[in-house]
Amino acid sequence: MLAADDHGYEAVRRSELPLDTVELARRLIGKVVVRATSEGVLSGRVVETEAYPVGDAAGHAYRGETSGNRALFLCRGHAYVYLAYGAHYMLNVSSEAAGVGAGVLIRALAPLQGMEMMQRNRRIESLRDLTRGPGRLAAALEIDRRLDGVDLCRVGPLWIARGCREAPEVGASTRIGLSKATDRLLRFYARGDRFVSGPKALNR
DNA sequence: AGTGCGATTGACT
DNA sequence: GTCAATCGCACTA
Repeated sequence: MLAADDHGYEAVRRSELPLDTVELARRLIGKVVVRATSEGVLSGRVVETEAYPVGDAAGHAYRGETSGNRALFLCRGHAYVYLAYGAHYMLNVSSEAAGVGAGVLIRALAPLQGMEMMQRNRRIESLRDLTRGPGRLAAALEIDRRLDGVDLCRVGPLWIARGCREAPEVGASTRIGLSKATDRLLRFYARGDRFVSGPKALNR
């Protein structure tokens, strides 16, 4: 079996993650999400994120800490995983200092490793549809509530590696799928990347 | 205890 | 383009 760190990446250091939620969302573009399972390693390069900063009415931490959103209040670099629409898991990275509730939603990846396993997990062939969208990438990488609270700065079942390539040009837009706080430019994406989700108009 | 509503997706007109 | 599926949680009573 391939070890999680065999491809030469190392886990991001917490100290290199910006404290600020919006800065973190921008900086995560180009990093690599790695999922190590007993069956093999699945990974993808982050091409799209959304920031849910402190005081954001659309953020899950807006009404304070609960049993469900506890992970959002961990120090930056921990996983917050929740179920949306009763069907799809969403992977977030906690941001800010310990005790402060905020995070970054990972909206899309460009698949790197374990594509065949992802195709089985998603029951589709199309490479482009494998991890384009937050629910899709969670299904492809077998991410669910069991990974809630995991430290993404340590090599383990789910972690984030420093990208090896140069950081791409990053575009900004409004966020997708919200009914409140829709105005701010809190969505970030790798410009021109075919694995970015959302309508063309938001991806210029 | 009951109600309403999503940080979405896939199937279908 | 439209629309239903489906579950946890916040909110009301």
